[in-house]
Amino acid sequence: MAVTPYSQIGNARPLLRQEVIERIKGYILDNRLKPGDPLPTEAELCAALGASRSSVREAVKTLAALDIVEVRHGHGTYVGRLSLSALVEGLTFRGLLSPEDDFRVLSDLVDVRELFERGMVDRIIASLDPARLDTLDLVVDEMHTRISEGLDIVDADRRFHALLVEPLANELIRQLSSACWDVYAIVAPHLNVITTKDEQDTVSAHRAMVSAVRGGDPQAFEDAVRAHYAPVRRRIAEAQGRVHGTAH
Amino acid sequence: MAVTPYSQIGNARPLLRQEVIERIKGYILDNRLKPGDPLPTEAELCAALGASRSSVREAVKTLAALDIVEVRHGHGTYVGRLSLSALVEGLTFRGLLSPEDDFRVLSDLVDVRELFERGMVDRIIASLDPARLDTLDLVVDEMHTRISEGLDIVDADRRFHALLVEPLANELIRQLSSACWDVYAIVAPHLNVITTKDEQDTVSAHRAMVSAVRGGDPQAFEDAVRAHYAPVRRRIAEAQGRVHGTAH
DNA sequence: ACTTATTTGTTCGTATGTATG
DNA sequence: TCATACATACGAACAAATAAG
Repeated sequence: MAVTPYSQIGNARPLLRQEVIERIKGYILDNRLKPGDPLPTEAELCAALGASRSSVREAVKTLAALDIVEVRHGHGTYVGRLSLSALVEGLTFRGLLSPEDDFRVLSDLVDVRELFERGMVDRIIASLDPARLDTLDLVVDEMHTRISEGLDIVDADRRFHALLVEPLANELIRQLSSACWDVYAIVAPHLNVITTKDEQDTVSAHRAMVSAVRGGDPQAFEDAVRAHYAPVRRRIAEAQGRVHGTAH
Repeated sequence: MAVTPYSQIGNARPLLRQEVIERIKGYILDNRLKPGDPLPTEAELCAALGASRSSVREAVKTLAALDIVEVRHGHGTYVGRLSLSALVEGLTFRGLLSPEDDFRVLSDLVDVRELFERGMVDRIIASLDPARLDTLDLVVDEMHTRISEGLDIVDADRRFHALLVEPLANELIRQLSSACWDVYAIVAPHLNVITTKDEQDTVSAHRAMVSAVRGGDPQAFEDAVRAHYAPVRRRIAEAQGRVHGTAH
């Protein structure tokens, strides 16, 4: 009796799959691999870890969901980009599910986006060189042109804010800010939040932000940021009002 | 010829597993399920989605990594808590791997934590009622007591900052702040960053923050927050210096 | 264009561990 | 103790994508 259940693996066996996950992570850490570096094939991992292909595959799928690992069909498995894609997926799903009030999630996202820009005023002003400021001007000009042509400015808007936090030398803030943008762009349309209105106001607000940075005026920048996000919040409130007005 | 490859599934076939993932998410959304609600068993999902057990299991593992789904061995599959656990796992791994300078990740985390508190000054002051302020005092007293007993204040410190952002009515900021704390607490010790030093200064800074909120003084609060995080950054710099000093 | 080899994707059957009653 | 329902794990076989000859 006391038949050893599965295979090797010492004594503690709190889910073989979890064990495999940890050992793959350990492999990457021990060998100091970088994103894009190749990992052993499934067959090699099975042999090395003494686990079946199913267990290895399930472990790899978990790591792929976290972007710690990236799998290419018919090609191989590689170290992932370590992006925040999992955060985007998770928050997006939360926004689409939203148990009670569907709009809390959206305004939370806007809070964070505004916070990153308002809270980093000093560093933004200090780090934005003339070349970047000129690029920001070009993006705002592009917005103006597109509006007069009846086109949307979603992409330009996105690039503007990315350029703003990019020179902060804080990768985490850059990616979190970008993630909030992604989630908002996916969730808002599903909740019928108009994202293409008051666009002239949006352009003006952007111009005010650039000129505040040029003038090195933190207070003016903060005011411009607030002025930029105020209409966004109003649109969320309007969509919320429509829902409460029409449906129960 | 033109043999239909797998089974049902119409024309586009971008990985059956991905299809299963989307349909499970759709099932949760369509039925407006809440965290904790039971999902169909693996066998039922196989039948309903026309996929094998392996495909369903791999899809479920991906969703479990995002906390969209939660699996209990021998019990069943349920809707997950939609927490930011994936963010914590991903950032922690990034911090442990850190290709170039290992300490950038830590200072990025501190930036975000400070940002949340500094940037929300007005709302923190507006939302902290007397009862919560008293609780904050108690936590600071606990820190003081523990230090004189030679104990660490990690847990109390964590609770203090959680209490600070809790009444903000912004679930996202609350969870992001908490996630940054989690990641820092895991990664810092691995990089030999001392987390238990200057503890008297830390207590003083906390007391200053509470009293600034009590006095309704935004500027004093901001100053206190900066004073609180300055020594944290210094410890990171010291650890970095030790590495550059001893090893190459 | 056609093979061949490698690697991941998918399926199925079987057996085991876990929780509930 | 037993039975049931469920997730976990294994292994072999075949399908599909990719790269190289």
